[in-house]
Amino acid sequence: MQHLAQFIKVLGDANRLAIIHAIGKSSLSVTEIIKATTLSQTLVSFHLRTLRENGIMSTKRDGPFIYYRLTVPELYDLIGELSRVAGVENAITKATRSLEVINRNRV
Amino acid sequence: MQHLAQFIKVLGDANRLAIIHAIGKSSLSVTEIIKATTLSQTLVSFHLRTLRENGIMSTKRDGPFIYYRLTVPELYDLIGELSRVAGVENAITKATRSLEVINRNRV
DNA sequence: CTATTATATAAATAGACACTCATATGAGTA
DNA sequence: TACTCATATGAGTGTCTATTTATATAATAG
Repeated sequence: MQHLAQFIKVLGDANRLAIIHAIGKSSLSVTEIIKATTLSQTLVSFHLRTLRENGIMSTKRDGPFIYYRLTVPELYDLIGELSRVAGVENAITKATRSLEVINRNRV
Repeated sequence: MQHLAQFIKVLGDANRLAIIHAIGKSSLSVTEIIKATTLSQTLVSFHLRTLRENGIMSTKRDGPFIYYRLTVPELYDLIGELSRVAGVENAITKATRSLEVINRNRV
């Protein structure tokens, strides 16, 4: 459980998700990632390390460039599905909150 | 992206995963969750609030008991798939580390 | 060998988060 | 109403994590 939690925790960061989204199922060099995300070089490098050390991303050097890609590309689809679920749950949450307000006012 | 990150972040905690795992696709009262996870009442309640407020869990009161369930039960399967991917990536990570050690020793 | 481009790392800091302890609320029952 | 069981909340604390600034390493071109 601990390992899965750690794995998911790494995915649960907006900037790391942005990086993953930029790369998709293909691969990008660090410079390309920086451009695509408009994050600072240091910050991108920092997050890439986290992704790498947790096995989420793999690297391949080509001359001066280092290309990053998802170790398991299907993870990209999984995140898409999570996004769907998150959207649904969000909608439900909001609707529920509205209902609670209504019920509260009902007294 | 921010919302998705928040949603995933909530999932990325060992105790919350334990709670989700205990409940599965059905539903449990808080007391049952406490027994199943062996976590303290306060801690379970604390995490349930987080899960609830992020729309991951929904509740239904039945007399003195409050039953918790996944708002979108398929999320349980998604976590299972994440677990699979995490396992694969972990295996690859370990293998890669071994290779790095070998290469380092090669000098 | 030097300069330049590409990428990584270290240290410092601020904010977030998990956890515990104490207490409160809510439902049912005698 | 008083009591008990079920669940939630608030405050305090220590730990983790994201971010920035400064600097280092690696590869290539000239």
